[in-house]
Amino acid sequence: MEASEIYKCIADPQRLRILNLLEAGPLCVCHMQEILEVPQVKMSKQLSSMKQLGLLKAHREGTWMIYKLVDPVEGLITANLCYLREAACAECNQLQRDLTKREKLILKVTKIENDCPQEVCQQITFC
Amino acid sequence: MEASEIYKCIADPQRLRILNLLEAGPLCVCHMQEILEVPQVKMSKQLSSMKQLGLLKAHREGTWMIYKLVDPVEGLITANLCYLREAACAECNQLQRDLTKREKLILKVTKIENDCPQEVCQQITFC
DNA sequence: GCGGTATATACTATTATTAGTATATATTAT
DNA sequence: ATAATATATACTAATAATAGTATATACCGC
Repeated sequence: MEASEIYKCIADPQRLRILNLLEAGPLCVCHMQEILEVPQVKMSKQLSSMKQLGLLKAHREGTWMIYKLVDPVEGLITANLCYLREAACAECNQLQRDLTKREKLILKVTKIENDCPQEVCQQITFC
Repeated sequence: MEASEIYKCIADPQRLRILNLLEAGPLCVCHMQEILEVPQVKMSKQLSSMKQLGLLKAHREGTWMIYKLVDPVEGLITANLCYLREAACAECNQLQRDLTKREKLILKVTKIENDCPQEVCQQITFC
């Protein structure tokens, strides 16, 4: 995979937020949608383009589709996310807020509603 | 400056090559042009967009315009370049070749032709 | 098989990015 | 003042990326 394709992906704030979430652990589409507050079509299209690019992989669990980062690219992605989570810009702050929102949501769907894919509810840990 | 703007800049292979060169030291437009083998218009337009974005600054020395990286962004840029120079992809290899070409060119214009901006010929060092 | 939920795709309209050609400006040397 | 070199800009054409609406598919429980 070429570097520029990875950067083109990161260069979209929405996609960066998706990578940020997935770097903390796998998630299903509807939960990412809820965290990012974005229409379903947009989410689905972005995920499928990132998958086609080779950044993500997905598998089904019931009606849920669970996405996760592909191992080989995690190095570059992780390095940048670590940098950005510490940095000071509007987008960077958003990344932190998204992680907090993620944890709350997983706790809710796991403990309270008991309605969560196995793989997701086992991974509440922060980075 | 927002992170996505920096990544949008890096996401273009040509612009990444420019950043790679400038991370090793300041250069004038015509020398970058010679190293990257790219038409003058394209080089000039890319440089001016990067300058407007706040990634580069420029000053004049005679007819030469000398570009350099702006300090505050060097952290993120440098971290990524270090990663990419070690990585294995067509673009990454190109970055290494560009640095070699840069050194040869500076040696030539400094020692042989004696036709080089002060600031450029003082900085032959590699990263 | 039917209704509901979750997700994906096709198609179209809109907007942004890039490339190319021509022309302009700035500086220096004559 | 003129020519030469280095660089920038205006304008246009071509291409790519994004967003939106509608529709399709997959799975589950009944």
